Amino acid sequence: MFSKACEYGIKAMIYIAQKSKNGERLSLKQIARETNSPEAFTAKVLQQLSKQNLLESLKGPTGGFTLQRPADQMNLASIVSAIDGDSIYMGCGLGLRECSEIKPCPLHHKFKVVRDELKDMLENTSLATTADDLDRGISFLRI
Amino acid sequence: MFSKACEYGIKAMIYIAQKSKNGERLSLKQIARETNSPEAFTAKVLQQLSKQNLLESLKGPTGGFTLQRPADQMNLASIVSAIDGDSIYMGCGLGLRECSEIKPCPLHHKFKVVRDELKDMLENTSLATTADDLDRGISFLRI
DNA sequence: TCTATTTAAGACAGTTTTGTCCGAATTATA
DNA sequence: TATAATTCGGACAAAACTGTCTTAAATAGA
Repeated sequence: MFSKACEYGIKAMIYIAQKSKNGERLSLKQIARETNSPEAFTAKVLQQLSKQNLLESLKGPTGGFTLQRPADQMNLASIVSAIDGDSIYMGCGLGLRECSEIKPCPLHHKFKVVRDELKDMLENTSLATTADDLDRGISFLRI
Repeated sequence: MFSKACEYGIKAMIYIAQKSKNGERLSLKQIARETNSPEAFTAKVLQQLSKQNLLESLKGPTGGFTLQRPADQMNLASIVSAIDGDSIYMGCGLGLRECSEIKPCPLHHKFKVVRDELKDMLENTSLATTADDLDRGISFLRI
């Protein structure tokens, strides 16, 4: 469904949202360790998220990453589209270039329903709620 | 969402369902051409579908492929799982190995809703209905 | 100013996916 | 039986994705 890069990115953002509620900076090392993600590869993903203005980064000692906006104003959809693009929201299920409402592929209408529900889910899930679930111990990032 | 192999496989199966209503055999060449898919790669996919008993193949002149069961008894889900496996139905959205109902990742419950809807859609869409839509000119395989 | 710590950037390597090619096996037909 | 058409199987190649390494740049603190 999502690329590995996207999985690491989502996990990192959720972790940062949980641990940096007051804007503290978290280091790559800590983020990668606590989300069970490969450090060097995660670094690339975090760079990407910084360039897309989802994260703010600072070099040097006490440097690290923090969310660029409050967690309740960031949703999962913006992370996914920053890393995987929006083909998951827009693309044809059969990979047809010109599939559309008026000239649909055989899956189009039924596929659109599922895709829209995925989109809604990602748009309506904020980092604040996922952080809250982690705090309450009803969900887990490292299993 | 689906791999390229799976996209080609679905398109091929839908095309065969439409064109081989009485068990006629269709050649790889024709299938690949009419679904806009690379011929050699599609050949691999059709081999896979034949081994999984979704297609019946015959070599030689007048040889080709035909559905192994009537189109109204074949759904999209069986094609997807034959090619991409069922990680799309079962796997964790964040790639966590041990994500489960009792120890869920932060996306688990919401993700499951979407995934189940996708599964239902694929299970309840038969090749007969897709072929019918093509016949009626309300959907298209080559765009 | 010097040092240690951290992210940034680019090159590189490994793996998987996608795609091609060719010879072998099978089969209908002349 | 010979030929042509077709799928099968394996090897191979190209591209995309995943992952690592190394050096540079920035920054806090001694």
